[in-house]
Amino acid sequence: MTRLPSPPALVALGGNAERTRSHNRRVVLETVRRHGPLGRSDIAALTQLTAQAVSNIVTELAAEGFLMERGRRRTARGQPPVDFAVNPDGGMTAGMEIAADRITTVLVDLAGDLRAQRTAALNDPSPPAVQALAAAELRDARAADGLPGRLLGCGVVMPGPFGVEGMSSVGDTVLPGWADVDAAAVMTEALGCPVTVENDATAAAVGERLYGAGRDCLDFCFLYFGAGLGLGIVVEGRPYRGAYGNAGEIGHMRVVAGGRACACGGRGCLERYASAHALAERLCDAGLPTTPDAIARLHEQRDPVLAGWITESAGLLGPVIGLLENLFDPATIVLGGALPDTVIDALVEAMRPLPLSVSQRDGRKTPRLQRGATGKLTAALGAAALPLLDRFEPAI
Amino acid sequence: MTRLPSPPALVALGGNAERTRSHNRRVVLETVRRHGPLGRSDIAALTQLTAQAVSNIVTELAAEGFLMERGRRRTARGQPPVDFAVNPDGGMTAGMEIAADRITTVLVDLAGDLRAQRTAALNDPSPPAVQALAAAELRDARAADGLPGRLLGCGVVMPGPFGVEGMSSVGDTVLPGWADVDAAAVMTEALGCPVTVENDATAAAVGERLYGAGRDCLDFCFLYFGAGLGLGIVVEGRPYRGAYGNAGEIGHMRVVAGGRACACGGRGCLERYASAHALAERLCDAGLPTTPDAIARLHEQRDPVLAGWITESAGLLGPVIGLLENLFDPATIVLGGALPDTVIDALVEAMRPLPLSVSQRDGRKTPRLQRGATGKLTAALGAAALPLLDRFEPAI
DNA sequence: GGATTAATTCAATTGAGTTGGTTTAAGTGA
DNA sequence: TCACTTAAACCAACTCAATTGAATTAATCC
Repeated sequence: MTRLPSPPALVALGGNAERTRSHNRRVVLETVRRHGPLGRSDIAALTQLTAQAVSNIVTELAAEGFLMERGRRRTARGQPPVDFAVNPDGGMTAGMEIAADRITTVLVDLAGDLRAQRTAALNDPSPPAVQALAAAELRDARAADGLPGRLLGCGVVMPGPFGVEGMSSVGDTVLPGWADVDAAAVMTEALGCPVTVENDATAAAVGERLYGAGRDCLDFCFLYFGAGLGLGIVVEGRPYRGAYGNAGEIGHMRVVAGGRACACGGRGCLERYASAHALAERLCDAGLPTTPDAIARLHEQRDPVLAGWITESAGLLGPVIGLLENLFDPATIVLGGALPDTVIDALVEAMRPLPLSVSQRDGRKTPRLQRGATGKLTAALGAAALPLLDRFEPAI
Repeated sequence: MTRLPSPPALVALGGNAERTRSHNRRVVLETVRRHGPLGRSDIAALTQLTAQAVSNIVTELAAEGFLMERGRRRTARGQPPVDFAVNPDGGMTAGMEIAADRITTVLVDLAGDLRAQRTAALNDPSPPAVQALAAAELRDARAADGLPGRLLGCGVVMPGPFGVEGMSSVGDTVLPGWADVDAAAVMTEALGCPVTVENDATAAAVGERLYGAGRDCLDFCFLYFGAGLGLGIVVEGRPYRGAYGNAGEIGHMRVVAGGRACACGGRGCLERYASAHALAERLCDAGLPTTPDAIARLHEQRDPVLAGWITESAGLLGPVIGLLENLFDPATIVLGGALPDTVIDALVEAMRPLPLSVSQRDGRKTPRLQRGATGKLTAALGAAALPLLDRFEPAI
């Protein structure tokens, strides 16, 4: 993640009036984003700010284009409130998924709606070539008509791990030429706007936190089926990256004694069985196609190879879910990634009954396991959510 | 933990001048606590507050007895700074470990030093009896001469899980009569000061965060050998409890296929092998004594039963350490609890070489695994650290 | 149409940090 | 010894942003 070049202060910094205002702006914006159209005094009640303070901040945010008036609501008595909502056209964020062979770009507005989408083949994954192609893709995506002009930031998802020098770790899948590069700096230079670099699972989790199942959860996990298997962790509403940015490395957990050999040097690693890549391998061996659309069709046709993979993966993943629940006690666990929605649903179904864990409680509102809302653009959309989180989310 | 009766606001609250001051007071206090004696302008540099703001806050904190002047430091040129340090006698916190058969009470001053310690047998673990005994123990402990008068709060460690109704979960070890009780409220009523209730592992982690190996780590784990095996998790400097307060339930991870039966209904659970209780069981079967002191002696004598347990436990725990590192990417993992220091050290040693994980990096400063600093009073001392964290730690 | 109710704004106040200048307590060096 | 330098700390005026209490506005109720 190229974060923490010097470990951050071990103690918080002091505050002042300006920081208070900045914090309160975020609080107001986030409150409106989450609760939909609200009047000024609704906001005041929710944030525990005074009506006057909210009034000032709302005026400011509306003038800057982040909030928009939505007219008066009809109420029983008294002056009806003027509702405000986030102005979708108040700005955009970009999300990019940089894979070994292609770059996927999305533009998302402040309402979280997809406004543009592109994919380009990447022939040369070296940093200069990626810089050039990414810049061109972003420029071309922004050239479409009717898009908000303001670009608030760009999130980039790419194979990690990054940053930590001398990382001789498990599952090093970094792109050629990017091993000792400050990816965020390289991409910021290329794109000309603030860039946040993240791994696919964490980005997906952030996307889910802003727009999906995680909207109402402060603590949850996202199990991401990509080339490998990744775990995105949200703690107190914010992504958890660990002391060195490598948290959530779940793919190399040993689940089969003496199982298949893995690139990490071990055997029986989880992601050698339960990952998009493992499925593709299996389909390939059986002479079947491996594109997402083809997999979706295979699932419709109840293909036995695919069904077998689902059953096997579910059998391996079930205990892992229980383990995650016991360790993190998440409000929910979201499944998603580079697999068709129907296959994710089948996996969720095949994992029942889930093992006993602290998550097994009477009267749960949220399901222990659910599919993510954002579909196959999950990673890119999650990437687009990163700058928004940076900009809107106040510290709790 | 009897927290979150209503899930807290999903968005932060607004700030104002008073909250800013409260935050800055914490920042100053915590900075001095961590860095030892500091002059006002040192504090200003570290906190990024102005010297004037620091001066005002320091004056206030000194008047309240939290900080004390330590005289002028000798410097090269210019007016030498007046150093301030945390005033040990500025207040105390109490820590209580309530077990099925006894209550251990400690009093700790603001410097983290143990000032009083008591243990009393508990014949009746029902809430009223515990209330009466705990109140008497706290009163008697405070009666000693020369103790600071001010009691800032009390942390209580007791067998969980609490709070969540209908919890039909793994390893329910709650005391008889406490199943559907708001433990924090009961103990607050009994002790007449703010009470934080926590499980042993999390309390130990907080103690380590304030005074031990976790002082310089924002993210780390504490593996606690108690009756069972607990995991305390510190994230961004604060204890992580999960969405429902049950995070860190590591003891029932299956590590031996078809292994020993466990109270949770499963087989081969980790804590049936690697826990103080499992060791006691094993020693008992061999006709050996099971008190901590006796275990320490057995270890000195290189007793083969104990040595066998250490080897076996280390074999089971090693992969678990690797798993935790891959999931949490902690700065370090601390081992501690109800075992003699020498045995913890032997366990750490027996786990080498640790498995490959993201924590295996060149140039580590902190060890991947280390013994906790607080010895066999770990749980009670950790409990005493809880109110201090509540009071001193600013949000990052 | 006046009374009631609730949202919002206006104007004055307050709390807290910042700014710029001043004082204080040392060491330096002629 | 005494003016000079340096850095810490303080003083007083200022500014920012939230709060407070009163006034205004826009609806419904009767």
